[in-house]
Amino acid sequence: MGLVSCLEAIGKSDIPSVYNPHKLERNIYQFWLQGNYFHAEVEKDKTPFCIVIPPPNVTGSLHIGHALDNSLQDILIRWRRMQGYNTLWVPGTDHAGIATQVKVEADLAKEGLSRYDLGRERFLERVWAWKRKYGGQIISQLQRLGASCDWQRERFTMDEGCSRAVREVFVRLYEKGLIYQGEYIINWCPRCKTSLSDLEVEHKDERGALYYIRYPFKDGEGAITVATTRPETMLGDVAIAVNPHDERYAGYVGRTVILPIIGREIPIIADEYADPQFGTGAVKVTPAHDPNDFEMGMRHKLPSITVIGEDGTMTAAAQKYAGLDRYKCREAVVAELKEKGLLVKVEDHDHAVGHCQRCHTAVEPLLSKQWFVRMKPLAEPAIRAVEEGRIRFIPERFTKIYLNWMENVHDWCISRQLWWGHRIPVWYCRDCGEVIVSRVDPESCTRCAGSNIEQDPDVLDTWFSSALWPFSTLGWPDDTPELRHFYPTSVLVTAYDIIFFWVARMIFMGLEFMKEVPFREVFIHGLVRNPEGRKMSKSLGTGVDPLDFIDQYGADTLRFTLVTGNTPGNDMRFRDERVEASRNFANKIWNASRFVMMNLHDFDPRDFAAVIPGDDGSSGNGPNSDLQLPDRWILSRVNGVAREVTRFLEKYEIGEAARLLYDFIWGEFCDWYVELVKPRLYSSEGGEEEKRSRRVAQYVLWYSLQQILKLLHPFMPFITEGIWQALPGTEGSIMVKPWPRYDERLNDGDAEARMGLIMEVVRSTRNLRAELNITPQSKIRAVMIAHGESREVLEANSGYVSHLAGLSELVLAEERSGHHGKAISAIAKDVEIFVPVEGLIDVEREVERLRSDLSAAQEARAASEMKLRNPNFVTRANPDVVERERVRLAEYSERIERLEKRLRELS
RNA sequence: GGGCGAAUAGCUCAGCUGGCAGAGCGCCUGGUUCACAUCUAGGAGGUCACAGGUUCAAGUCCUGUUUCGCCCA
Repeated sequence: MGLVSCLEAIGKSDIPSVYNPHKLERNIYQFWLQGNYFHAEVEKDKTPFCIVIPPPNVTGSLHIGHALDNSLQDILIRWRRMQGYNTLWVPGTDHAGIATQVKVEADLAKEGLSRYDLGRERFLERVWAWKRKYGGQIISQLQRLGASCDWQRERFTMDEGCSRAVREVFVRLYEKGLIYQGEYIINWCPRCKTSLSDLEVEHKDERGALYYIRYPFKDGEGAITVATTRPETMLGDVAIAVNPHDERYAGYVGRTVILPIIGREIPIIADEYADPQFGTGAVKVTPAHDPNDFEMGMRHKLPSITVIGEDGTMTAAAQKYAGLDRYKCREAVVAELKEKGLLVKVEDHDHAVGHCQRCHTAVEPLLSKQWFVRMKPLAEPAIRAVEEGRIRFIPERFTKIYLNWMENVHDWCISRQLWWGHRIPVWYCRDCGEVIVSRVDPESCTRCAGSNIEQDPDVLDTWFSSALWPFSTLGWPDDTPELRHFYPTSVLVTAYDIIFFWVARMIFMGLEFMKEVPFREVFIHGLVRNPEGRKMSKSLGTGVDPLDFIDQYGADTLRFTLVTGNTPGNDMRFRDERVEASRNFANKIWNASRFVMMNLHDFDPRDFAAVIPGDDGSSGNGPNSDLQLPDRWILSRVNGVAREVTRFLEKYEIGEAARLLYDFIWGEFCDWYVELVKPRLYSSEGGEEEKRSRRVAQYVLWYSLQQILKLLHPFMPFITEGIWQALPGTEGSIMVKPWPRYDERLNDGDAEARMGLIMEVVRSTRNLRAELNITPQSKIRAVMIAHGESREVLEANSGYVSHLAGLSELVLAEERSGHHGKAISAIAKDVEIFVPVEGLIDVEREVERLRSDLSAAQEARAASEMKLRNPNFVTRANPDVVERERVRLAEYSERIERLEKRLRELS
């Protein structure tokens, strides 16, 4: 009812002339929901087309980048649905472990509370409340955008099904030896108090210093000098390393030095890792606080001494500096060394410092016991799948980026010391020390049967569950009909910034657990930036809520803006002017449709079964004789555009498809066809022939608009549905109507060529009018010299030419009659156009204009001649190209001839 | 250190497998009587970053250089 009442005004003359999306969009979305158009059941006999949404984080509401991502997905989904695929778009959200926890903690901090004040249970209640709020907000944002997701299949990474999948995967990988627990150097965020994976660390170059420190030998005189960027870690040094090939230190290896401040005796070792070019060539070794040092420690069986704790302050092992903040400690250590004369020098030095992706605190490499995924065995099939083309990246260049990462991947640290997330399914027996890894929560120890067991307090990396998304959302680990039918999904649409985090991990998890790729294609888009080119981000205050734009301009406008002028994989800047351009386009369609409907009140499409070739299953051998040139032309063009738009969509050239529709609808359908058809529509008088012409015009207008609406629907779903509903003779929703297909019978090159001539003649005549400052209202007389086919075309369509060029009289002549001294002229193709002028023309100005035309034509002819004189061109170039060049040369020559003749007349 | 992307009209950007340089906005000139002033008819504006090369032909392919941005180490 709501939709009908909203639409009933359309089709009457009192439709507002400005498109107002708000009145329609909400009702139309309800109409779609009520019709259950988004829902997909498994239809085994149909080809599936499936996309799983990149689940937005429940950290907050969506920004404009999500709007782009989801617009692209919706375009593909709506297009394929119209093409008749069994189309499923699975929606959902991601719990986003650390990101959400950081958000909620910040929220708590406003009340002066920390998560520890609440305790684990109450804190989690609070996060769930947050999730409900923002999860709901996200869904409603997607709906406002027009996303045609199957909401009955909405999922959440921490819902029951996904959680079961997570446990199943963890247990299976553990049993296979691909998940292990171990003590290694990991990235530690002292603020979040959790480990991070390598990917969650952002490296930024920082201005720092290189400190040269003397370590005195134990026996005898002298010292060895090492260079370090982190002097505070020296408290945990266990050795000095030099390169075995470094002759400067040949005799030093094996000697012992005294670690300053601490007084520990440590050896000098030889290791390839020591770079003779860096600093003094000798480096301190701190296995507990540097991944490379850790490796060296393993090689040389050195102990590890942790001097920085999980909160970023010094441990007891730092002796008198225990409890001091790591940076304060650095100052103190440097001061003490200086005082003792052990600080040789300090140099400026830029170095990369890792920061927590979520809270931007400087990350601390720390020795810690964590859970890891063994990557080598998983990466190998994931590399092959892409190398063998079973997964294709669009654009192609991302293939290399993916492969490069996958080939050098390290084991994945998956345990997090957070509260929000999937609890690690591991229990420890306090009595016998057994480690129990289980799909279901155990009651007692599997070894000693004691009940004194405790679950691992940590949770899993949020991307662990995201990695399972393509199959967990379809029902895995159960063997569901959905999983069998829709997996592998068709395409994944996402931005390039999560290729490693997410795309890569889905690939190896999919291959491991489904024995099949999770998707066949990965369509990568860029990031949306603000007008200054900065990444949009809520924390920087540069984020834009898509709802602001939807409220102001409508969802169609926002969608169209986001996908036009955007090329796959490239970033785009989002500017208001572009939104206005799209808004104007929506308004243009609105008004063109309004015009069509205003002229269809006495029209019944059922009267016209066989007007259009191939339409309604009729035989349609060649163009119907009732069709006039403009009809044949627009039908041919709509047909060609349908083919091109489809081609662009198949190649994921979404922006090009949108641009083509924009140009065609505005520049051809509105600017030319609608104008051409007006005289036929307005002539209520007249005989049978006129009446018939009018009805044919109505039919072609009606048919063309329908095709246009269908082609545009994936891009601008709301306005096209709104108009579709109001258009007579349509039924059901446009979103399930068949996608326009190219039909050879509608292709009419002859009509396109003829219309091309007419359009050029009209343009040239308009130019002459502009030259003479003739107002659009005043009709003028024109004489046109034309021969052969051009003459035929003009003769048969003189009414159209007169109408479009504003002529009171169009005289067609074979030869110039000689008295054109009182006219100005122009040339369009092989037609010479004269517009007589009251009184005398400004001969000087006219001659100047013609001369500049002439020299342009001469230049073009010269270039053309040069090409054709070149034997290599004639023999080697494509024959089509050569032929085109010959035609061009002939046209230039004729043009020059006419211009010269005209100039002679004037002189 | 390695890799990737960008460089085209005043601005923001398209330009697919080489074949007459495009759009939107902005600017200039004219126009409100009936689809649309969120409009319409015209106009000006480009050494396609630079240097080589391949080719009959290069914005497009190859090599190198410069500037900016990003990713990885």
